[in-house]
Amino acid sequence: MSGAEDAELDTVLGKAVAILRAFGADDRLLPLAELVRRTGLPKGTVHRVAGDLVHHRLLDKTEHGYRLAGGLFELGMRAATERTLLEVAMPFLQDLYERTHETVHLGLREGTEVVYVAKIGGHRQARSPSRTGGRMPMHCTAIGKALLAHAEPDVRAAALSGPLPRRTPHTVVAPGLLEQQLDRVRATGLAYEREESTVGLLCVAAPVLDVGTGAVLAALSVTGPVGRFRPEVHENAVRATAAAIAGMLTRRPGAVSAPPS
Amino acid sequence: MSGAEDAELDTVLGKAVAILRAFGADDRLLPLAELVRRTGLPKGTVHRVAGDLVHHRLLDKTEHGYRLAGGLFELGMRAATERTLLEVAMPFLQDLYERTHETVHLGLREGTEVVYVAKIGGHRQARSPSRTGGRMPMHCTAIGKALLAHAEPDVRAAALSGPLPRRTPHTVVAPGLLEQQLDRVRATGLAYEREESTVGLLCVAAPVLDVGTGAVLAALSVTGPVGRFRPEVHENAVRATAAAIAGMLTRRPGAVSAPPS
DNA sequence: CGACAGCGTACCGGTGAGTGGAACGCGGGC
DNA sequence: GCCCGCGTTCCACTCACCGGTACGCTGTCG
Repeated sequence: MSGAEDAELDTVLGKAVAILRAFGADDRLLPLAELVRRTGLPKGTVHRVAGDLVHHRLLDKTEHGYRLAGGLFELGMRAATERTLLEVAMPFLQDLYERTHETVHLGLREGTEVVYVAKIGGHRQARSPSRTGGRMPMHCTAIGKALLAHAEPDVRAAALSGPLPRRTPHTVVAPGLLEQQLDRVRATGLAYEREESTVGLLCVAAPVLDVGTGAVLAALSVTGPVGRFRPEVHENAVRATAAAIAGMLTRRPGAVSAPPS
Repeated sequence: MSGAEDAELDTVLGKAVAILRAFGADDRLLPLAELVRRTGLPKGTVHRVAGDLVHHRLLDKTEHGYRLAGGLFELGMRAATERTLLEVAMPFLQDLYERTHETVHLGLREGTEVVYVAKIGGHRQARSPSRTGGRMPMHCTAIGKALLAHAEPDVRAAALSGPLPRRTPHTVVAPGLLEQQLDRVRATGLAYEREESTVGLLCVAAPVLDVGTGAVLAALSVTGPVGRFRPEVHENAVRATAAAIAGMLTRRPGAVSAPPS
């Protein structure tokens, strides 16, 4: 949106990726003209490349426009890190959900943001903006803080030095204050969010740390609405789940984090 | 694997897709040489294209080879049909799992196979070969039969006329017999699998039918091991869950099926 | 220890795949 | 009936892509 948007458009691959990435998290169907607008590519080019993408089952063409196709879903589910994490963690997240009956998240760091790998919730789940495969800033989410607190120093520095957009009146936008919170996270093994990303939502999160090296692999959280939801109640459950997943992960080969971007 | 494998390799995009698709469901890390072998592309070319893919965050490069990157996961989770289905169905699948504590699947038809969109299971889940984002033949799975029974005639004909590989001694490989089973599926609203894809596994499935048109949108199943698991016990739960999801889907715009391939 | 085989990387001149401007037909809205 | 925006098609230019060749490295044989 606001950042540097310029995936090289002078190569076929760049154009193809640009078209695929033109789909935002909430877009289902985009007409050709909209793709032209978003990518800045000439109409003829978009038409041709999109056609090729349809051919390769990465896009579907409908009467009213294009949409991301099932082939992408299949490929995406093969992504190494995410898949391993999902397969290992799911049963534990499942247990956690069953015990709490509140929305459960699993996320990892990608560049300077959180990417959610799983979201488990029931019918009455709190109105949260997160989606599986979606992104959120780190400074205003419990999972983000858990990841950030245990991230390598350069990553933490990079994230703290960037802008910390205010998403609600409660968002912590002062780097110093945030750093204090991160200290507490390291000390207690738990991170909190109190209406910092979305008004009306509370979260507790715990990091999943590599048993050997202590590096953060991921983080998970329980989320609920202000009012009935008391984060403190779930502290132990969250911590235990994270520990259990960490234990399982060490018994598997490679689940790593990403380059600093 | 065995089928026609020749995504056009005379275009950059084709090569890129070929490289991405070279990753099988069980591959984490593939060295350059292996990609060369699987794609049949010249070494220099694979090196270059893979490099570009890394640049676009569709591949990660590690010391020991390439692997599918997080960017793909993010894109995949935006795929329209799958995402809608997931978001709508998840809470219901959740309930179903909680009631049964057996492995729950949600799948849809893609071409002439089943693609699993969700798989929910606990620690003691039956050793099933299915994976989220993975494929299975339709003739030997409960979900597949549920989808096939309600598929459009041409699709059904295409699937039945193709080879019906025998996966276990119990696999139904006679088109006539299979067709009889499909009749029963339509009559009862339930499909069964009894060790037809994997020895030791039983399944009940129900189709999710569009309330208006009656078209199949997806199907879901409960799976368990021979012995303790009695599929009949879950008939009502499975049917009710499918109906509930169907009801929810009609209150949303577009969740459709795919072209016949 | 030298020879060798397999791998990843780097280079570079030729060429055809890809390019995108221009033009067309269609619908539907003022 | 006019116009605007959309999707589609066409085609001659050209530059991005190609892939053969060559290099350096790391094992592992004989």
